[in-house]
Amino acid sequence: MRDLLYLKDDQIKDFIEQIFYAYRETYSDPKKILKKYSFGTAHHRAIHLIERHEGLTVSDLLNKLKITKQSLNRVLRDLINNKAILLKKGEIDSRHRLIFLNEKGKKLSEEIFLEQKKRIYNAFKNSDSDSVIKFKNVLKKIINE
Amino acid sequence: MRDLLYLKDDQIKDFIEQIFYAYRETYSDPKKILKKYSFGTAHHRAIHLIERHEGLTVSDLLNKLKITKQSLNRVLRDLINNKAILLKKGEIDSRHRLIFLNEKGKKLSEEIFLEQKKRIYNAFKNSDSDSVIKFKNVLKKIINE
DNA sequence: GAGATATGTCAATATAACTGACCCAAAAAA
DNA sequence: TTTTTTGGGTCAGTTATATTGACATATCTC
Repeated sequence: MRDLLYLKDDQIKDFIEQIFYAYRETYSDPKKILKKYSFGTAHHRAIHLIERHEGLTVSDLLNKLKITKQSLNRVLRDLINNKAILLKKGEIDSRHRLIFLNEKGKKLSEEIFLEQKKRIYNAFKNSDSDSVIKFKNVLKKIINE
Repeated sequence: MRDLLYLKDDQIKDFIEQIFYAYRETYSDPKKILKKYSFGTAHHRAIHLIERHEGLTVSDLLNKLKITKQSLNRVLRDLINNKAILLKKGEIDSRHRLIFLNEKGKKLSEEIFLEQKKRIYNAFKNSDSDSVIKFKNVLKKIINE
């Protein structure tokens, strides 16, 4: 086990480097679209998570993004002012603010995704299904859940 | 082919999200160590690439990092002032500046790596070798080379 | 010698994050 | 019911990392 090639330091360093490239490229693709709306990658990440978890609370979003509430607030303010999202008071706990995309936000989210999708789709299309499944499993283990 | 689960939009969105988490976590781990040296993630990325490609030129590094030379210059200046790296004139082309880690830089690089390694090592240790190999192949296709 | 290339630098600006100090309203606990 | 905790918002200042644009210098290539 100990002398498996991919457990050697140099190999692990390559992986660390490639994770950086994969992230950078994946999140660079939709930057032109974001600029059209005067948004940046911070807005992109928020939009993405809101789309994936409609109605999540501000603190849900904070926990996923792992930034300060002051940082998040700037982003949410921009998105609200641009009418991309809206907040609703929680019914059970009215301190909560539940976050939703509105029409404009959904359209933006879709535009962003179409741009980002290409890279992943092409990679998967050229891989067999076993590879993709195993890619996912390892990725999960790296994230640790 | 077209209705493979992992080619569905929702699945691809999950992957996009997980690539973000994988990057963020992997590059968060060594932040305490970097702070000790008054460095940030920008310095970390430069150090990493210099260690992997000793003697690379400034423009080699620019091409890998894909930032402007003005941005890189700040980082390199910090690293030089802190005696983590040194530049040597190229012998063939004396316009080139070849970048090397010195003792302090090597020590820092090693410290950073030991911290970052844990996450990847644990993920791989708990995966079979076929999974890791396939993880690498898909990652390569995402990066596109 | 002319032009291209590699590098460095000055200055201003943008983006996204941070810390720290508060505030309010609503829920939960005492 | 009073007190404490929680969820959220905000003001102000700062830091980290990137950008654009202009220009300077040395060296290589033609």
